[in-house]
Amino acid sequence: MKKVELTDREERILRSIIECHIKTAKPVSSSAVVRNRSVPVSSATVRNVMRSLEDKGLILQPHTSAGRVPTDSGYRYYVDNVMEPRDLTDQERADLEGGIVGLATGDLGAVVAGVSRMMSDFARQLAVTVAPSGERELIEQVKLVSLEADRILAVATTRAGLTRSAVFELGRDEVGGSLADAAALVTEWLSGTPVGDAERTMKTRLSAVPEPTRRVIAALLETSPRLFRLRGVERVHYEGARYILRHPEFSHSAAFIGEIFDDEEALAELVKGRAERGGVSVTIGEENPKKEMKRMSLVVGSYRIGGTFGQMGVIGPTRMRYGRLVGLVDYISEIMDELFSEGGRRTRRSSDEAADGDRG
Amino acid sequence: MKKVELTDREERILRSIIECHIKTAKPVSSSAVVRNRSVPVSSATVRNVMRSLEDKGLILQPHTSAGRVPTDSGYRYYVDNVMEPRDLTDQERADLEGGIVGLATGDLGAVVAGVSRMMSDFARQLAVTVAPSGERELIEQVKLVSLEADRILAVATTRAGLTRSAVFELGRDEVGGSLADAAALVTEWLSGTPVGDAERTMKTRLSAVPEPTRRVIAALLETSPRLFRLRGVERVHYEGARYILRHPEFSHSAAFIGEIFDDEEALAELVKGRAERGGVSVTIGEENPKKEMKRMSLVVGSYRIGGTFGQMGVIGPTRMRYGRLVGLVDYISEIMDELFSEGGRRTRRSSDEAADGDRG
DNA sequence: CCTTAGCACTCTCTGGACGAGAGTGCTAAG
DNA sequence: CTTAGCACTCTCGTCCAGAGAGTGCTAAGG
Repeated sequence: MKKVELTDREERILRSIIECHIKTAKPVSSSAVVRNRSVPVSSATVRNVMRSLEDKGLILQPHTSAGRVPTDSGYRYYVDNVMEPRDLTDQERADLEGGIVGLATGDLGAVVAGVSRMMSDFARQLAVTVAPSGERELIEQVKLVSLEADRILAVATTRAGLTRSAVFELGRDEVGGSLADAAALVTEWLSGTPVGDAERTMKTRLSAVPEPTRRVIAALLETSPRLFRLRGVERVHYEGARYILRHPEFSHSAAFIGEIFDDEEALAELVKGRAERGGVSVTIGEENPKKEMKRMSLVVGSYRIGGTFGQMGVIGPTRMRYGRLVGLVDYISEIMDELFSEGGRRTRRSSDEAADGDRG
Repeated sequence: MKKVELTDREERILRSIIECHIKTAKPVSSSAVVRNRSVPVSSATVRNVMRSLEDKGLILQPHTSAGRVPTDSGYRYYVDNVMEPRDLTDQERADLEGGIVGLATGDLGAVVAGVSRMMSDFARQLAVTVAPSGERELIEQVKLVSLEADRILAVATTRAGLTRSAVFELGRDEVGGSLADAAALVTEWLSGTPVGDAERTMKTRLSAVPEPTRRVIAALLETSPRLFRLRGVERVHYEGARYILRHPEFSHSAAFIGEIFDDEEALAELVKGRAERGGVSVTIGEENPKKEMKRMSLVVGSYRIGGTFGQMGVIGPTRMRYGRLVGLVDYISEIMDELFSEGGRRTRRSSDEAADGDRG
């Protein structure tokens, strides 16, 4: 890819075209650029510059006598060199942080679903979230709580501060007083073990345990798929499909959008691939490997829970507000990282104090 | 509404038109009906019958020289008098039941989300679920579990067998040994109380409690919104927006579908209104009070958790497979009702045995 | 009286022609 | 290098004609 150099005036005009096109969704004429007062020249001069921008592949005309529309390369130049990631307002930041903090003690599925929802409502775009596999999260402890009748609630907490829980049934006469023993033993086995290894570890150690504790652990082991495995379906989460239907570029032929949703695994891979380097990554139109995505852009960031990374981002038409979305995704991934890092608990508690404002 | 009477032949032809139109999405010609072999007459005779059906308002021609398309009244007659709710296959029943049973111990939000997902995948339509308010569910007991560091997990179980949980923080020195006391006390207060009254009850009783138990309950009370309140956003759940985009009738102008999603409250009211009588209710096209829904049909059923009803159903174009969808919604609401009724636990446990087959 | 073959009729759909409008590219002057 | 002026090109909407689909009607047959 050849590095494109633009003069200051070219850049201003490119910017004006892109920002006007993002607002109106229509080709931008030379006179519209002049009307924007972004450059103090006539429309004829703007036309000359436009021709030069077109030669460089940054804009194009849908047809001979139309205004100009940004190309994918044009958006790329804009994202790399022109736009400034737009900061969120204090109010927006507070809303986001409050919402995410409220989710942070639940299980991974709830976190992912909640973040998707908030992100899509803020961005007014389709949001997609990929949960980290969770298999490499380290278990902190396991508790067993006797509920009413014969039901037992198993709760596992992880080093990142998340909880997973599952209910199973076991006759009261079978349990006796061995619930606490069983929980202590399992915690001893699993503390510091990755979630993904939990089942295997329990299985190998089980034989050495005397009854009646053994019976309890055996029942727990049967439930453990629900406790320790994250089903594929829970790993990818969409929210805000309605926003995509709003865009005039898709209101006519919306059928192909359905295709994007269909192959969840493929899209998850796509999102993961783009975000692995850390930071916020923007993928524009034709840069997407997936055919259905050639007319869409993707803004993704990553976050880390336990040992593994999750990704989240927004999907919309190439004509999207990159500045704002990059700012949004960046801020959300920052919150998530702080919240689920090893020292995350401190951050989490201090969020209540943050409501008082920064007087320190 | 005047009761429409049809001869046997008229009914067969109506049926043929509707079922053919559901398959092809195109107007059905007289010769297409003859080709279906549903009646042993010529196309001219079919045309005469069609005219009579058209006079009765059951079908219409989009334009003079086109075939016939069912009207909303036509679908209504078909649903009321012609179609038979199609039974699911044994495999489908087993899949559905297994899936729902797996959800039945989580919190209400997870149940609602999971059922939406399964329903939309089975129906290949947009599914919408309204959770019961949950305020009138009766609390069974409250447990407090000390997790690592200063975190405490509060778990409430309800008579219907659902669990709700929330994590809060409290300094270890502040808790002392009073966690069990606090839980026992709160359980005593709340057992048999509706979830909606829990906060108030706790608040009035708190003053009489001595330290240090009081401090624990005060902290629990602060968390109780997360434990006992279901946020509005969690009450309505959509899943499967992608299916709606597939339908040829919407692939052109998809924007208005976004409108349906926007006003969640209004749609929740609509769904609730239709399902209150119990059983499966079908609402077709113009029968819908909401403007955006005039071209859509709605198949809803209700289920009961604790004292209140929830609703769930599918939304699609009027051209939908009513027979199959009514069968599906009916079966799902049946499972839900069994699972969350007072005697539900037995059903739940017996689901493991059901895997062995019915030998009794 | 019901059914059916035959035929004229009506309406949509597609493609081409045409004028209006928008916006450009070019040229020549400042 | 910038700009005013003008010719040029392309889209979009409308209009029109021909083809095709499917009906409604009529008259003959059972």
